[in-house]
Amino acid sequence: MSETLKPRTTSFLIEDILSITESTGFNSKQPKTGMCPAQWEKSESGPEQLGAQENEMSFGERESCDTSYPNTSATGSFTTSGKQKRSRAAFTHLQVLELEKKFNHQKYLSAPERAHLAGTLRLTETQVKIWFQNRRYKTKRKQQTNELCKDIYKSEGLGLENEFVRASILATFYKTHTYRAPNLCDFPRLHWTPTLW
DNA sequence: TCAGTCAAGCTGTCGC
DNA sequence: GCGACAGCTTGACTGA
Repeated sequence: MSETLKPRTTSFLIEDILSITESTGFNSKQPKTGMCPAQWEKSESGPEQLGAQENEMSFGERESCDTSYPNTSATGSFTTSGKQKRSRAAFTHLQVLELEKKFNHQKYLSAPERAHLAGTLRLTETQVKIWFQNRRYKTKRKQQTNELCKDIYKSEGLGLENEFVRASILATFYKTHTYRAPNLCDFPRLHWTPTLW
């Protein structure tokens, strides 16, 4: 694919780092799904030491403590209607960290690279592919949110605070985020009242 | 209980 | 036709 993402600004890089810490749970108090307590304890010392820790922890050790390592199979239980329940694999912190590292380095993977990464992380190639797809979409959505919110700031700066301008920007925003509005907390000056929505 | 997160599902498009 | 992609959407899961 020839698509290139927009140049990354400093703030965007910082945001990326923040989002990495968010998604990997390093800034949170609780271990996220898929990470066993032993792994969480080991990772608490920080992301920079995680690589070494991963090496220290054998796969056997990991598998024995990590109940979702990884929960790759689509075999789930059945609902009362006889329909198979969709299962959602929860990747481990280490898996996510490695995926994030790779993603920060390159947004697209070739087939051999994907296969290698999948093998390393004990995921299927499809899982790696889907993870990268979702990650790109997430990045793009975040970028769109930032740009639209900047537009609102700009309109305020130019004294264009009339309701019509705000409404049209928000209408665009609403169109691109019909079902959810991520990262709005990044813009505390905006009043996301129900009327705006 | 409810809102947020995220892996996976679905659909349409594109290049080969 | 096939595989990979974008752009959503769904549904399982979680924390507040």
